[in-house]
Amino acid sequence: MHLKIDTSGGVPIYLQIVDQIKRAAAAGRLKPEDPLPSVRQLALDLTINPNTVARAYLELEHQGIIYKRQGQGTYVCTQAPGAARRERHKMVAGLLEKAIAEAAALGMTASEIHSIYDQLMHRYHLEAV
Amino acid sequence: MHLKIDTSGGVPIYLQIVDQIKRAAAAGRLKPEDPLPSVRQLALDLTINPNTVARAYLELEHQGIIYKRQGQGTYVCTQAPGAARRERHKMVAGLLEKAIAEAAALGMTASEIHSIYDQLMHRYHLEAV
Amino acid sequence: MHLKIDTSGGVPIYLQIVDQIKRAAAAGRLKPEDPLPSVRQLALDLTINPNTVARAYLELEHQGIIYKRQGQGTYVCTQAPGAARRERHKMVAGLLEKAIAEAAALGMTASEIHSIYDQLMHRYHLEAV
Amino acid sequence: MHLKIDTSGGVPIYLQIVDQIKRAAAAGRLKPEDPLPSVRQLALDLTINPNTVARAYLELEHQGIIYKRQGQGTYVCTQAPGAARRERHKMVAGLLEKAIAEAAALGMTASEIHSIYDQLMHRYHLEAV
DNA sequence: GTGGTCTAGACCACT
DNA sequence: GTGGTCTAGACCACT
Repeated sequence: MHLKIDTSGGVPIYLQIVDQIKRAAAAGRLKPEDPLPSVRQLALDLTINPNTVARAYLELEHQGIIYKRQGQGTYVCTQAPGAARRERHKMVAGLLEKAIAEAAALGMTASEIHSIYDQLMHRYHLEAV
Repeated sequence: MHLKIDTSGGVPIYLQIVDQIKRAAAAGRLKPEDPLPSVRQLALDLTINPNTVARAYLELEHQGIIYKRQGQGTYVCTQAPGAARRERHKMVAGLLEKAIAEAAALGMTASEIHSIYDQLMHRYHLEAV
Repeated sequence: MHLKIDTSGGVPIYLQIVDQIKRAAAAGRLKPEDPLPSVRQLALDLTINPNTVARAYLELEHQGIIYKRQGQGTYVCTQAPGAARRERHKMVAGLLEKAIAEAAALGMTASEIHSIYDQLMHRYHLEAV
Repeated sequence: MHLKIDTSGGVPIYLQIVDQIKRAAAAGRLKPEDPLPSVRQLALDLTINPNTVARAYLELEHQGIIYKRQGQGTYVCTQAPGAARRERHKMVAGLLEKAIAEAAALGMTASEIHSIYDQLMHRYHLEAV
């Protein structure tokens, strides 16, 4: 579990934590029942206030990603098998739709979009085999 | 010029105005030297606070999209030929990159991404000819 | 809107606020689109910290009871007609079930329970007509 | 003596133990001078921390339900005849009052409450003869 | 050790 | 004016 906080971008710290932990769960780097660092420990690691970590954990609990065992610690929720995969799909589909809807609204042609898409896939080493 | 404001989604109203006017300019629906509605008029139309419209116009001015003529009104900036097109490209490329970077970070394969992409292109009637 | 906070009972202040506002909505004393007092104002009224009020409002927002309009204030959510009534039913049924399940577990007879029930209904002026 | 611990509901483990032992005494499943399992044994059975069992026993001692004999073990207190019955009555009356007070505060009518009550009595097989 | 609640007070974003 | 975020630090409950 390695989190990166960027205080310059205006994105709330607690949301950065939420996003990165959700992503780790979706990517499978965090598995069901894995323990998370304690509120205090993560606060020390990131040199932020424990309240801010607690806020992030509270949000993740509301979203059903993690749960707390009294006096013991915080753990990743057990999820139905395939949940991480579906979550991953949903995240990416949501972002892709934003991009394509925007392109459509701006009147771009399919081939213009394709060319941007191919370039980016190449840059991220995602060429088809 | 028809703007839609959604107060439910948590996106600042002034940003919704900024985005939609930028998009209109990038799409060519707003051309150089076209007049924009007055701050008061747009505030009345959208039933929002004039301060909010003023803030959006200020932001658009900072971004070089519009300019004010003393005592006359607000107009779309003259842009180098092709500027709208480049702007359009930049917007879509930015969004697409977000989606693809996320997919890469989540360890998705090229073919998984392709399948989502194709589905969405189809839904937005952007099939290749 | 008149809230009573009891700091002696060990019940978190923010939860007391949550409960009382939920109850007011279920009882119909708070109707859809009614404005709530501002975070600062309620904090002053109850002489508690604004953060504590904010915490209560956040929880109510998570539960879909209230929503915020940016820069304007906090309002009661529009609910399907009859929602308040159903909510009321659910609250009371939940509490009654706890009582009756406990009585059953303790091996009490129906007539013992009836006698307690009748006495209490009488005390709360809820006699049948 | 068979105790069930639910770590998911947020109810402190030590309170679950206290409640279940009080209930067993009120129901007559635990009689005066019956021995309780040792702290260590119960902790092993429930796979919880011995401190937690100790805390529950301490609480039960404070409430006059159990007592310790030096070096021998823990036992259920001798109670005045009828004490279990009165305790049972008090528990159920307390819970029923919560439910009925809430219903009254929410403006429910006697017949609404009756209908919920009858349904629940039926579900717990407590119909009048 | 773990997390939860609360205060005091600062600074920011939005309308 | 409105709510949102964050720090610093205290005290509490649970295991």
